[in-house]
Amino acid sequence: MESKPTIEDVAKLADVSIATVSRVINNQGGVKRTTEEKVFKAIYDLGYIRSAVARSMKRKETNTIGIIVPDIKNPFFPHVVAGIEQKAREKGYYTILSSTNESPKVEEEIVQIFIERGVDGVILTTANENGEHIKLLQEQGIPVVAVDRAIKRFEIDTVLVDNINGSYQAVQHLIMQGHQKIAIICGPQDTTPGLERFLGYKKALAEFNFSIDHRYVIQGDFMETSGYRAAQELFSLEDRPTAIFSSNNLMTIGCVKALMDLDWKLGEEVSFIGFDDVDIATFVRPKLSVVSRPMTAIGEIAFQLLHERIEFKGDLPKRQYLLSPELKIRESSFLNKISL
Amino acid sequence: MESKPTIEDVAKLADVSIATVSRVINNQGGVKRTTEEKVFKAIYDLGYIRSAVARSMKRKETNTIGIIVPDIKNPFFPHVVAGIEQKAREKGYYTILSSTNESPKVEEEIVQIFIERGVDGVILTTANENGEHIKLLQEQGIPVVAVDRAIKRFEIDTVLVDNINGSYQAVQHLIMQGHQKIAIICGPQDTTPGLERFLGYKKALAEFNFSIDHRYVIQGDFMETSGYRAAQELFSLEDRPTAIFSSNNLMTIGCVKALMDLDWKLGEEVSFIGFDDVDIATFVRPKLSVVSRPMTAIGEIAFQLLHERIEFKGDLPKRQYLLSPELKIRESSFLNKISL
DNA sequence: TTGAAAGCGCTAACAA
DNA sequence: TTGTTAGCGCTTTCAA
Repeated sequence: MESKPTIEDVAKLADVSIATVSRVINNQGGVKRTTEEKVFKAIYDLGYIRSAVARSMKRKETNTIGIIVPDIKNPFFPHVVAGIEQKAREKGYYTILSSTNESPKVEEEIVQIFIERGVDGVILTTANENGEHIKLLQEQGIPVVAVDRAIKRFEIDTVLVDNINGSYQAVQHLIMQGHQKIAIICGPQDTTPGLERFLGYKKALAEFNFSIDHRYVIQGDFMETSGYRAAQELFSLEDRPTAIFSSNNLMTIGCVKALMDLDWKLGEEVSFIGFDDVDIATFVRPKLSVVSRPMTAIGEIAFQLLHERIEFKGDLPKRQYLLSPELKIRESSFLNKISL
Repeated sequence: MESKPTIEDVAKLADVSIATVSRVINNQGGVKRTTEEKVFKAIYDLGYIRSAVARSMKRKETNTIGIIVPDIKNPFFPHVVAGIEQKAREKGYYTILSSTNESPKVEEEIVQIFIERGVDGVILTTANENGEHIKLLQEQGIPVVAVDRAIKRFEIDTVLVDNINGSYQAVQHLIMQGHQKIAIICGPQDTTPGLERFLGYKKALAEFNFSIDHRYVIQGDFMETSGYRAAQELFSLEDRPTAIFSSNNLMTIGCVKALMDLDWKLGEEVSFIGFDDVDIATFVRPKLSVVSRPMTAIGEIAFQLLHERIEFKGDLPKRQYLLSPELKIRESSFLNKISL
């Protein structure tokens, strides 16, 4: 394997200067047609591919954006990432993706790496909303967009979903069905989605003058097992709730699994609504009602915001997108033969 | 925002040469303790972060590996990616991930971009097993590992699952249950998994001297809708099959959805086994029997192979890993009240 | 329309 | 133990 051809090899073969080759490969014009053809031929003959590394070195931009997600295995994120990637590719940007597994420490490392690599921007769903690590990015002048979870201490563009309203609608719907004992499986209260979905629950209860029964408020961690355990705990109560609201997709899966294992009959003994749609929703009988979010659109908007910041270097005010989730009423939220 | 500090700024502040700073940040030793401390202090005071771009430029390596998958939204891939990323991070490598949406053209572009960026290696599940684009990578001396789908025209390390045996076992199990009319929903026959899973089906039938009934062989494209349509088609047959084998996870979802919509009773009128486990499997009644693969392990092994090639530049023979899938017999493959 | 040349920030060979 | 210096491959002035 001879070493890779460089711009200089091309220049030599085409018998022009490297400046001319550079003009051609960057499509800058001002090159005579015949010269251009010579250069193209040389590039082709040599199989020359320009080094993005050298280019970035000189231009101080990499056309790369970094994406940080807490858990790539949670299907929500691949959908968001697909939206980001799609739009990014259209604009000539490429993505580096890393998953933190919800570890703030890993997240800090990733941020460091991204800076070393000179990413032009970062889109992240942070594992630590109160973290200081975003400061690093700001110091370097690297634009950041937060998705799904807010960044507390810094002025950062944000794409969120109206979690409060989403869970409010869900719980309200449950109340309208006549439920009075409605449980919630919460997400971590130090995350925006975890907290806000709980707030929406409280808001709905308050509106109907229901007081909060702490036996029905179970803490989870957005992972499947915590949903499973929450359902077990609820089932073990003497006075069981007649409806359950789950704060995310994975916990929904765990919860429904537990319901089945416990033979706690969905739609007969207990109603259910979950935040975020899941594959299993339409396979379980009765079908699961859910609060659903436009995942791909979230990614697209996030890239859009980031791109604007990368391009106009000027001052832009902090922008916050708040998308509306949609309550998809299927079957699990209805009364059926439930005796309340 | 003043421009970012460079190694030179650090050197000046610490009152040493840039070579010394370089030694410190690369942990090369041979620097006096006190000098080292001065350098660290300067780095800290300046908030210096070394440029990976400049470093890569000089070292001719990026510590980056590119990952290409056909569909990031198919849950199989995030699991594989998680395995790759985990091992990669341990070794100080980082990943660029791109999804081709099964488009060979997009895949070629991505390969080109990866080369421009100087990735140290590539792990891919190709959208075009007969493509010439891998040649580009080989010409550049960039190691490649193929996952899940083979690369035909080149000598490439490969991590596959024993698809033939997996579907063979599944179909054999169906036959043992007394089924004689077993349908298959095929994947694209120009992909290794699509073809091999069909071969396993044929092998099982042949072993029991069953001949292939072409009405029961439906072509799909690994996407959900094709699974749905396949089930519809089978249902419309005068002489319906009594068992269905689906060649992948997404088609399983589509197929089972159709079964429900058609009220074609799973476990009573028709048995089912799918290739790859899916979330819905244990939520549907009867629970779905599936052929399951060690997804994270596949990713880990792929990185392992790639890493070996990156490190020992020498000649290594082509290696092929063949992992064994496991038949998870749950409920949908049993007879129950099926009248054959 | 073209070319010469100055770096971009770093590593590593060599010298001291 | 430390410093000097020559590039890595490219873009981009400036001059011709």
